[in-house]
Amino acid sequence: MYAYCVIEYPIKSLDKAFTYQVPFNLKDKLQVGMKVLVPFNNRFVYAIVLKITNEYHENYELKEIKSIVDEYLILNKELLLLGKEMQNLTLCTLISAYQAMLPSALKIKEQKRDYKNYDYIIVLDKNKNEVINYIKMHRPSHKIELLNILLNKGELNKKNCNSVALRDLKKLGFVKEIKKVHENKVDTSIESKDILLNEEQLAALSKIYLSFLEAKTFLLYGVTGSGKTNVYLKLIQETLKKEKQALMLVPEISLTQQMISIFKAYFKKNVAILHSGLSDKEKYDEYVKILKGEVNVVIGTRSAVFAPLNNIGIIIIDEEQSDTYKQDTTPRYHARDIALFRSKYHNCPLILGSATPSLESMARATKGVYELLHLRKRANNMPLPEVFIVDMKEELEKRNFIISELLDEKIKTCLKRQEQAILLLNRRGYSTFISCRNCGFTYKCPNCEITLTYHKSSNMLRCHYCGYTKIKDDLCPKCHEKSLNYLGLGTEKLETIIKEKYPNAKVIRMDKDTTSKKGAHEKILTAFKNEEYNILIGTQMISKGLDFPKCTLVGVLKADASLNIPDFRSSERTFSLLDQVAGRAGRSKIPGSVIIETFNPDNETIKAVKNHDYDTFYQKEMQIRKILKYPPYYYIASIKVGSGNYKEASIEIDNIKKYLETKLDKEIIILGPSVASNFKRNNIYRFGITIKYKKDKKLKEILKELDNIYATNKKVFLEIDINPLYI
DNA sequence: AGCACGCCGACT
DNA sequence: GTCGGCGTGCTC
Repeated sequence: MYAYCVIEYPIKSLDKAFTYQVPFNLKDKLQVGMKVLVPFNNRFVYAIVLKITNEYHENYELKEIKSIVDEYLILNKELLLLGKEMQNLTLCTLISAYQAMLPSALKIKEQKRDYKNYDYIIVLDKNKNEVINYIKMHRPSHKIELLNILLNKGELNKKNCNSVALRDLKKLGFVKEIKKVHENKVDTSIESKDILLNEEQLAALSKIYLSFLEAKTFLLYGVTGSGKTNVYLKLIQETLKKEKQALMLVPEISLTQQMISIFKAYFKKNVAILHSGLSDKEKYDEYVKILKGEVNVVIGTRSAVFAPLNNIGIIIIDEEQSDTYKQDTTPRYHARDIALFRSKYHNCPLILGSATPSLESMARATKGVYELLHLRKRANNMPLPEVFIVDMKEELEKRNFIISELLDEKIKTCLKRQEQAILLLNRRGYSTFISCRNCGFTYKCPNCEITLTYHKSSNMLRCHYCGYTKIKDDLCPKCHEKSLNYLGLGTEKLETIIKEKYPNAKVIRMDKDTTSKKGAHEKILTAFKNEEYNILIGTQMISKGLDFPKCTLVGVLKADASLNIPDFRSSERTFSLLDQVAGRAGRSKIPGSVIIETFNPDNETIKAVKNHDYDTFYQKEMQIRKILKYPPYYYIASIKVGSGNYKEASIEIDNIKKYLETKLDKEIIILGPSVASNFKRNNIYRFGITIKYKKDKKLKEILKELDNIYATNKKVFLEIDINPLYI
């Protein structure tokens, strides 16, 4: 008996099956998809069994599999097959595809079992009188404080203890540590009421029901607030009734907390949540629950698309246009493609939900590849908020640089009426760059060559790419004059300005800097929802799926910022962002308004947002894509060459261009080479070539060959991205 | 990837 | 003499 295996190293040259002899004692146990330990070039490595067979004809001597690592972990047939699909789709190694499917505690390489799932609870280990005596006899200190808390509360989480005091008290025998399994809190505040659907929602449902046992893709296109969540709930309920399982993807768990709570309330212990915020042990536990078939509903972010469910009845991708569904490191897969594969495998419908579908999906729906389901009305029949466009060129003449007259007025009424406002500024930090008035010096990141952003709270300059940090100087480091000037507006500065301008308002800020700690997202959002604050300032992370009934005003500052990014999708992203954030206003009884401040009031994208007119935006943008030969009319692939050595990289990209020109058909368009958008990042220089094509018959093969040629090159490395989201 | 093997230079 | 630099080749 022989086993074909792929070993743990995700290296092109090792991306093939190695054959091993199955030892006698493993003959009955070994299964395809298992993780095993095998001898490989004088050492032992982990591997996944691809195939077990009795035939083998090569003439060299085989080594034996040493052991099965985890009898529990078995990649099933579907996932094994899916790995091969990913290998073809994204040109990754087979093993890295399998790696991507597993939670880190089960990763093929290096299985570190992180049992962080335990909370360490501190309790008293002496009787109360002794403790009280001790407290009386000693002066106040951390130790005494800790004992006092324990007397009152009985226990305390280790995290919240002063470590020195704790160590001393343990030595003195006053306290002891208890390991306690960390419990996942279940939000019981939400009741699972019967879901009432309106006509539109019912119509959409019945269309899906007609194809409940077919691998059909639906595009559920519903305006913000049209109640897509309720449709999902109902669909999942129906799926469960048919004794099948449901898989639902959301863009980011931390931003969809509200939605998750609802699903937890409805499906209780039948649901597993998978996302990056969990500890390794938590992920492992959720994964095992799914594997054992203990849950029938899985909700999670991108990688949850690999959940080892074996009887899927429906797959839902919420906010399908979200960029988070595409992984930007190898394997560069798109969850939508994986979902499509699984939908076909399980013969079940795939639902893509969005208020602003990606052009690719809408184009497919228009062509009839997907079935379009349109929800036109908000579920509670509230009108969409009115959108006002403010021309900032005119405002500048009135010396209003940041807050326009109209926005100011609206904020004031909003505050007066005790309602809430959201201000979106898609740039974090205090000022986006610092420049010297005297000599023109600006701070640049030594690793990435982009301007550093100033963060006032820490008086630091930071690179938003690589995280490089530097203390700001008092004098210009170049000309030594005291003339450093703060330019550009970031959320941190906006917060200060708003606080000064509206001293009575309670302002909270949410961006990458204020949400770095675990659970910080939730904290900010709940506080805002509970009306502890009047104004929420934030970057794009405040735009998604949140529901604040009291929010009646949304202000967008510097709406052009994202339009000016040199990427063919920047209009699409801007529309999606603005339309979504606009949808935060006036979701319940009070009608809302949206103010968009821009220097380009005539821009088509901005105008489309004003009218909540996705359809017109779609038509116009499609024309542009057609003329410029971009998706969805053409597919694109990007090839990047990276190296620590500028020259090597630039030479090789030219070679690649020549290679492609000789190999590829004439109809295929090769753009570049050009410096990549992340030209210098962490001291790596990158050049790129973009390929536009309609059919990919030979292309993948040629790219594979190219990849193999460079597999052994140690000076430069290649990054090939099929259907990249950014070019 | 990671290890053995191999072929040259400068050190206890 | 030998220790160690890293170029090359191979891994069932």
